[in-house]
Order: sequence, then structure tokens, then C-alpha cells
Amino acid sequence: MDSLTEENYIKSIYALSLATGEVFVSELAKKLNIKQPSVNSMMKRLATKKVVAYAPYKGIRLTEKGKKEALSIIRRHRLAELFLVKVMELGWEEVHDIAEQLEHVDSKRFYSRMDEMLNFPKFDPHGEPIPDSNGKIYTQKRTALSDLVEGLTATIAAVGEDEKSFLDHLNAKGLQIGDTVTLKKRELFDGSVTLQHKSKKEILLTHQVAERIWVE
Amino acid sequence: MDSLTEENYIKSIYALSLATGEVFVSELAKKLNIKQPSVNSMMKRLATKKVVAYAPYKGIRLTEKGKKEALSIIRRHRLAELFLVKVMELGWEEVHDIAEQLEHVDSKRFYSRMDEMLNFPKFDPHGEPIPDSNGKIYTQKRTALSDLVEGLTATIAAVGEDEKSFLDHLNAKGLQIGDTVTLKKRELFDGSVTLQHKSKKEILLTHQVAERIWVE
DNA sequence: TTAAAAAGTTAGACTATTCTAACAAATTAA
DNA sequence: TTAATTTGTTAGAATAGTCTAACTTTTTAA
Ligand SMILES: [Mn+2]
Ligand SMILES: [Mn+2]
Ligand SMILES: [Mn+2]
Ligand SMILES: [Mn+2]
Repeated sequence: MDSLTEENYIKSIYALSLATGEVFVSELAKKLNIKQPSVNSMMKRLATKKVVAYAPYKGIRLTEKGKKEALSIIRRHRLAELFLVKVMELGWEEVHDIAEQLEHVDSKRFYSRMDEMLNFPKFDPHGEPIPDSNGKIYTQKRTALSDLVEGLTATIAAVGEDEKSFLDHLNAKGLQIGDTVTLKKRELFDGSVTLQHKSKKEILLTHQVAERIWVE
Repeated sequence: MDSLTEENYIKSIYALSLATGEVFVSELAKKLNIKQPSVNSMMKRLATKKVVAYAPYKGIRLTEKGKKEALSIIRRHRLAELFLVKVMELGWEEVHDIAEQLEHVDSKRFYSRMDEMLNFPKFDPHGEPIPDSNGKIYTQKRTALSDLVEGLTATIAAVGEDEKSFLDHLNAKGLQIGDTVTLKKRELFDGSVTLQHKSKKEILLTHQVAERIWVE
């Protein structure tokens, strides 16, 4: 079994390698807020455990075993987040930090009961897909709200971040998963967008925020 | 803040010192399944943190601060166990191991929501009192089923152990918290007892089992 | 194609936990 | 009240994680 620390490394490697399949020591170090030499020695350890493929000066990539483990951790994290929102009625902005801890709980029963109580859900409270128990995960290219064509209407499907500060911001703007928005105007100068919201209100979002909202 | 390891020491010290107020290095070592020198060095550390009062060759005792921390951990453990049984519908025999992990989750919200959902419960699934958020805990002398006078009828209030193997045994015997039993006969030879159960069945328990069941 | 700059490694050190071996104090038994 | 036996402590070592300092390789820019 992996330690909590190892699980966190694996999860981060998975997230960072989604785009290109590989990650660099420097990226991992920044993401985990630790120094490069620490990452370097952990990679040697994970390589010994056959979780990553790693050769000096080359990028890091998860092995099939490593991917399986990553998806299992992500499954637990997202299932926990949804449970906290649906069953325990916490806000979508306060569940990530708790799920960071619950994802390391070692108990098949705990998670299978969550899964049952939530009726085998497919998405977490932030719209992210929940891998199934075999590690299969729903994926499809998504459109960022910042790239939506002017004049078009779309539905908010997911948010690309679940940090409290970002979600507090969306709460303040009155935006939620499932909301329908129409892109009224995109400023050429700074990429900020003005939305027409179902609430009839016009909402202004900076590019930084709009690019973290996925629509379909 | 205390580490998970420190929390486990504190909880064990509390449990072992209930009777006399103090614990010995050897007892703690046995309970935690670690060697005496490890306990010794941890006691030095906890003494520095003012969690225990400790002098070489003298017993260990929790300070007021240590007791508060112990009760807070026990509260989280028991709240979690009850939540797992009442909300997640797990069996009383399978919740202890999960609660051992959940008790270390650092989140006021998580526990206050459990408390609310359970309507501020006073007892856990094993009949043990749940300390309130100020650390107050209900206590009263209890009678062991093994000490019940022959012929008397009583109600099972709690079980003194929540290990799966013990609870599986009670499940097999058909005994639960709240059940009314009459002590039909106590064998002088081995202290085993025969009960008349509400289910009309007669149940035979060894002394070892009967002394771990509290009645009132 | 050199010279910076960036990225990655090694070496050595430190904290948290725990262990074994060896020694000391306290308790128990003869 | 000696001699065992039990309990507790010290010393020294090991593993998991991390860090800083000092290189080494790669990459980027000039
Ligand atoms: Mn999350
Ligand atoms: Mn999420
Ligand atoms: Mn328990
Ligand atoms: Mn219990």
C-alpha cells in the first residue's frame, strides 16, 4: 500500500500529465510546494514501486499501475465531495479540503456505501467525472467559457478548479453548475466576458475566471 | 496541532487511565503494539507539549489540556461511528475501524454537520457516551452482565468493546443494545451465564463475553 | 556555437517514529 | 534482605519525508 504522501504525489502526477502524458520534476515540486530534490528522491522510490517510469533527466510518467492508483484516489476524492454536498449538505466551496483527507481513508465499504447512497453518480459537485470502480473515466474535449463564440448560449458543465477562493467568487457572481448563460460580449483588450444569466442579471467575468469554466 | 500518531497515544492514555488516573509505559506499549523505548521517547515529547505530566519511573497522566484533547478525539470517533451506522447504514461491527481513521479528519464543519444530522446524539452505536463539544462526558457506574443477580431482568446499555470479532459474536448470539434479558443461571464453575432473551431463545454466554456487556 | 539560465542530481543534515541492545531502577519472591 | 523478575531508560540505528548547498545536464538565447 501507498502512504498518504505517496498517494498525493501520484494524484499530482496524474493531474499534471493529463495534457502531454509526462511531468517534470520542477512542475511537481511547484504543485506540491516542496523542493526539487525531495521530488527527485520520491520519484526514485515510486520507480522502485513500479508506479512511475523514471530515468534521470527524463520526464516522469505513470505506469499502468500508477494510473490505476491515481484514478482510484480521484474516485474516492470526488465521491467524497459529492457525498459531502448531497448527503451532508455542505457547500460546493467547502468540500474539497475535507475530501483531500477523506480520499485517504482505507475502507472499501465506506466508499461503496457512498456510491450506493448517491446512486452511482457520474459527476462530482464541480462537474468533474467520477472514475468508476474499474478506473474508467468519462472524458471529452471541453469548451472554456472564455472561448465561447459571442452571442451563443451554453450550459455550465464544470469548473476547472475547486479551491474555496475560486468557488466563493462564483457564488458571489451567482453562477452554478447547470446554469445557462449567453455570451453577450468579449472584450478584446483583456478577454473579460459579459454574460446574460438566467437570473436576468448581466455578469462580468475576467478572462482568468472564464477560462476555468467549462460549458457545453 | 497533534500528529495522527500523537492523537493515538493521547486516546490510549485516556482509556488506560480511566480507572486509576495513571498509566505505565509497559501498558501503553502493549496497547499500542510498540516497544517501551518508543513510548518513553513519545512521553518526553508529549510532556514538552504539556499534554502529559511525566517524570522518569513515575506513571504517566494526562494534563487538563491532554484530557480535553482526548475527549475531543473520542467525540469525533463516536460521532463518526454513529454517523456510519445511522446515516450510512453500516453494521455496528464494521464502523470502528473506519472511525479510527475518520477521527483524525481535521474539519469542524464535517463534525458539526454530523452532530446536527444525528440530532446531537448522546451515545454511540455501542452504547458509549459521546462527549459534548465542551468535552463534557456522561459517566455512571455500570453493571456488567456477568455480575447481574440471578433471576433479575435488565437492559443491555452498552458493550465494552467495539472490535469486529466481539461484535460479530454478539450478532451471532442475536444480542443488541436495548435488548432486555433475564439472567436465568450463572455457572459457578466457569462464570458462564444463561439468558432468557426477548426472542424467547435462551442464550449462553461465557464469562469473558458477559463481563464486556453493560446492563442497567 | 558559446554562455547564461533553467532543470535535475547528489550529498549531507534534520525531524518524526520506531526498533534493538544494553543498562538501571523498582518490585516481587524466596 | 538478597536475588530474580519486571519495568523503565539510554544509546544507537533505521525509514520516511524534506531541506539547503553544491554541483551537473539540458535548454535557451545571444
Ligand atoms: Mn476537489
Ligand atoms: Mn471536485
Ligand atoms: Mn470504536
Ligand atoms: Mn464505539
